[in-house]
Amino acid sequence: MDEKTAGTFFSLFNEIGIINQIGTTFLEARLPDGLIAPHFSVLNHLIRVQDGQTPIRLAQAFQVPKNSMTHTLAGLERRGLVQMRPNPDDARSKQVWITPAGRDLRVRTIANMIPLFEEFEQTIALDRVTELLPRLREIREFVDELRDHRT
Amino acid sequence: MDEKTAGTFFSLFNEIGIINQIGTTFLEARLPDGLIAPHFSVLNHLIRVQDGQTPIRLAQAFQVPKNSMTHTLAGLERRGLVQMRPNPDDARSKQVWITPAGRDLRVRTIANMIPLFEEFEQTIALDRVTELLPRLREIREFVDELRDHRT
DNA sequence: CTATATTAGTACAATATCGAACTAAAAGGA
DNA sequence: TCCTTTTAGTTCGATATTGTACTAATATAG
Repeated sequence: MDEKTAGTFFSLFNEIGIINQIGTTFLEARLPDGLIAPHFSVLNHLIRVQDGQTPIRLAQAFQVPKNSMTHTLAGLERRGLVQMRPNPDDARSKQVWITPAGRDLRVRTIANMIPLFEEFEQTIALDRVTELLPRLREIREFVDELRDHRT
Repeated sequence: MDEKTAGTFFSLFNEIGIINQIGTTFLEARLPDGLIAPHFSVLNHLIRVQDGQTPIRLAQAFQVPKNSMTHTLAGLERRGLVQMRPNPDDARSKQVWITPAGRDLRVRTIANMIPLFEEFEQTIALDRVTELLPRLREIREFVDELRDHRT
């Protein structure tokens, strides 16, 4: 592989890294004190996908080590945004349920993001984002799978 | 703005977040012990753009707080990968120069990434990445600018 | 010129991240 | 069944990240 091709891949990850960095900052500026992006992401995932999931499944979904997820969930539980229950099917395991306060916080945070997205939409047409998404999803699915064999 | 549109923007940042997470893991698996992605990113930036830059410029380039950059640079300097010199134009300031060891580490890390990129290229054609890049760059430039006024 | 404001960088403290080692439960093999 | 291996989750320690507050130097206003 030539240097230019390798450079293209590096650029890809570089652009993604910076967008991620800034997006995270925007989100965290709209979250209550002490809550950070991973907290919100978990709440959002519990609504979008399904709550009652095990911590290990959440860790896999976000591709973080399981002890990092333990920590994030502890923060959410301490604030009453999720409830941890024993998993009736497996005594080693737990289930994570979102609470009404958790749902409420998610809704309010999304509402807080809307003005930003509207500004966004004025410059980057929604169409372009819609087009971009399947491409990104393809890459995400690929690296996701790649990760399972090689790291 | 309707809920679906907001969901599209969330999906965008969500996909980007996961790709970033996995990409970082891949990179860090190929870095020597104790070095992490930000260390490599700085070395790479010093070559790609220009070395002799001030820490504050690097912090702006990566959109991280300046004290985070201080910490990253301290790690690089401790390992002899960069050299910090006083800035002759401004006594408050410094310049960051990459050392031969730093250059060497960067080259070796890129070489270590190549097999992964080759695997990548077999599934996601290079063309698609090349097409994707300007779109991402556009978004990056926009959020970058947005960040300067509103946060 | 002097006083004030801004800027570059660091120090400190709080929290986050994550590898490694551990416990307890479940799964699998003989 | 009994023993071994795997799995879910936590604990611990090391390092990373970042907000706040600081120092020193530079820029700016009057």
